[in-house]
Amino acid sequence: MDYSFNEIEEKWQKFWQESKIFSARPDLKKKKYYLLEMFPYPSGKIHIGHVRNYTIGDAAARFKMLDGYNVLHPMGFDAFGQPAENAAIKNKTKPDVWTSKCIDWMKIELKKMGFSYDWDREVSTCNSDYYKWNQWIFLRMYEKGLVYKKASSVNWCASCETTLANEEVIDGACWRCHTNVELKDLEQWFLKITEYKERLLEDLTWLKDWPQRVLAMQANWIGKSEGLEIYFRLKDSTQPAGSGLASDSQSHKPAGSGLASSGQSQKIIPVFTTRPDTIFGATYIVLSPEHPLIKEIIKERPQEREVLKFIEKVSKENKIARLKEDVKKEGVFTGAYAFNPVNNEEIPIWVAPYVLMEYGTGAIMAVPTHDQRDFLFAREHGLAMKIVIQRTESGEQRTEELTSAYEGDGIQVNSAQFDGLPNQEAKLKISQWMQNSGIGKIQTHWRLRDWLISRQRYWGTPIPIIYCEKCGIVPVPCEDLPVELPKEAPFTGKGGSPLAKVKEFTQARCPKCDAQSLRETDTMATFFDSSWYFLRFCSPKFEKGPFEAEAVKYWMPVDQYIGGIEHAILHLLYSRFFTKFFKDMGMIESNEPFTRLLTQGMVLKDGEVMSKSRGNIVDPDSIIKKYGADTLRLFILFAAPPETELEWDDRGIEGAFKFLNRVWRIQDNLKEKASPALVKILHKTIKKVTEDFEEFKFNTAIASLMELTNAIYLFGADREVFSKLIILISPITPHFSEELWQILGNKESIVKADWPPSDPNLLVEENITIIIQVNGKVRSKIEVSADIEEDKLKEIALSDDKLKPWLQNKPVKKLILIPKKLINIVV
RNA sequence: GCGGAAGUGGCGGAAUGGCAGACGCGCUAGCUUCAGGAGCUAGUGGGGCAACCCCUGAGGGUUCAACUCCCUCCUUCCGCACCA
Repeated sequence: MDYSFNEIEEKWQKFWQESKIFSARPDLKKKKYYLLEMFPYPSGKIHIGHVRNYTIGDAAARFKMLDGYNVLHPMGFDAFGQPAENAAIKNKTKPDVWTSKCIDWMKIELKKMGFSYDWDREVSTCNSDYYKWNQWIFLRMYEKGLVYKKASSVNWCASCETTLANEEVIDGACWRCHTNVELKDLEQWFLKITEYKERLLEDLTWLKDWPQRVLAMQANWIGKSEGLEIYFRLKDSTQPAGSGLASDSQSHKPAGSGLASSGQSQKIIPVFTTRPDTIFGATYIVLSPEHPLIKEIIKERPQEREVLKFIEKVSKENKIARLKEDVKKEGVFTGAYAFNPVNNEEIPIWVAPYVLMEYGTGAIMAVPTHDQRDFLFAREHGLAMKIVIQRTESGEQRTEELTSAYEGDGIQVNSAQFDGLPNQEAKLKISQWMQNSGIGKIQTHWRLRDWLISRQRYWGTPIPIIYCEKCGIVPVPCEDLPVELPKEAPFTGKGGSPLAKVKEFTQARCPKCDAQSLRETDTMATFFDSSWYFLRFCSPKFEKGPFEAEAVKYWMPVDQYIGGIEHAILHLLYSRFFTKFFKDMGMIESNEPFTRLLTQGMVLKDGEVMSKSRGNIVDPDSIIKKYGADTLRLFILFAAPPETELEWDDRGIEGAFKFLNRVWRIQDNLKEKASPALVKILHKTIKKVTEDFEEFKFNTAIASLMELTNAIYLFGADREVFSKLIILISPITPHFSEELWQILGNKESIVKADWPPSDPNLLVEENITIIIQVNGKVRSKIEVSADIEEDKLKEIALSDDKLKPWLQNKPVKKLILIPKKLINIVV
């Protein structure tokens, strides 16, 4: 008979809920442990990915509880967002009704898994007692100058009819619907995340317990590159230089350059480089086709028409086409020349799409000998090359012999007074020298852009701003919060600001002058909501602010955060930004929100990601029905380590179920007293399982629990041994363990049990097996007492009969003895 | 191209310098059962009758000893990307 998981699971779920056993309270006498799993979007059904994420978290949380920690393990719902609007239209209901229904279903499913959440702390971001604080935070940021509105070219998804943050554009397409993103000029709200770029980058080194790849992805995204902006003077064109520096665009004006007053040709082309050490090898300049100076420098030149045609052609190509290999070498000569500021050589100016307007200054100095892209371009168009860095290991090279650019380190040559210096040193010296001479400026470029947060959607937090004809942009005073989202709006699933069509919403009085005014009708990106929910969990019902200082002081930072790798950039970067902002406001002490991060791997079926279109979805609910939640939990933790991908296997589930039944049946055959051999195995298992749990190695912890079970079948367990096994497995299979715990006569929940310590005396072996190798190959094993003397052991080993064929007539050259492990005889 | 992770039986995986393949799935045999897609026990990397030999993506190195450390290369997955 299989154990009756249905009955048992329901019984204990009810008990946990009614006893509020997982309610967390600050307690200064205990060590706190804040364990958090990324909260879900309430789609209505939990999928296998949720199950894996939350099972890993739950096993860890329950282990920490037993191990004596005061554990905070909350759950909530990231409830705003576009799918609710689409679903509401499809099902002819309202987003709030649909969302709360989904939350209800989802909670039922989460409870069926037996997760140890403190449900009293549940938050949903779509409730006004939550999003009120979104608005409050927005206003605080506004006061600090971290929120601004700007007309700019923004990413626009025509299908969703809304704007997107840079982080939401994946391969030039909308992250949600994969429609190609277009650029649109709009007035939008931005958060100045760039204000924090240095700290967001530097503090990554502080996050020692984050996966390397997440740190790398964040660093990559912030994209710091240090270098030099160099000013190239344009050679006088045939026409009189009518336009001076004043006509140049603001951003390209060389700040502090003494050249502006020199009276000759004033036109300056700034370029950005990370390799100032190669400046003497710059043999041409390339402008991006979008560069604003092009039209001026080609005016009335023979090349004018050709260049314009080229630009026209390039502008029609999309970004992806521009990256194609054969397009890479395309380019056209402008007819104009500039002077290399370090040696006054005349170098030609080209236009090519391999230079991007978005990065640096939109112009580069090309050094074909030391940059592979420049090399390919120069070879294609027959442009000059000049070696300025000599490889140290090989002799002198000639430019004609080059088959590729040399991008490594070496010694400066053809570089005037810098000849003979190692290039890394020259890099610094040249930068300094050029900066002092006013022909360069040491600069740092960043990839990170400010965060666009306006969305033209209904189901989100209204941005708390009022537009008054007289006073302009006026923030809503805090006492007027929340700006409630109206219950109804004519949303279509498309954008076009549904709120703009709700008169009762748009009409407002100016807080300053009381004049009839209009409300902002954009809502906030939902990533705003999830950037601080971990703080709200510390005091979810606090009414005087987004969170209570004392509660946050006790619980923060999150000791262990668990979630999917897909949030490696967006959510984690934004949360780090918010945390730093709150710290600067003096509201919290932590500088970083998440001390440890675990990114769990995906669940695959037949080697592929589960998806509706592939039709390979495993529905957690049907597994629970067939085997129970404990079996599902056990399988998911056993099948693979948490960080790696997990291959779903129906037979594996069966195996997990079989194991639980095997443990269940132990109760029928308990002995009066277990053998010392079994007790020893138990204590070894305790040690191993404890260590494994601490490192989230659940798969090997389970393996050693299976070994213990196998040993029990061999030797027969007593109540003591069986009880300990039940506690050890309880973080993984909580219902099952509660039931057996009760059957064993315990009155209190197993949640309140103590994690068993392993007795060091029982871990000591009296007899140990020593491996004997000859020339590194295992030839024999001997069993000896653990405290045997080394000489005696050597003697026994050398006289071992099994070794005779290997030792015959050969002198022993060397003998390696590793205490308690092995002997290696070298002959 | 840059950055990150990985490559071990038929499969999921274990071992972080010291017995390669723990544990499980699958498979094989036996026992048990009226019967079983249940349970129990044993076996199960490859070659060889055997003694033995071979085996952790490939090749080299360090070491008494290498899945593990170092070098070169290959492959796969993920992120970024003509980022100057």
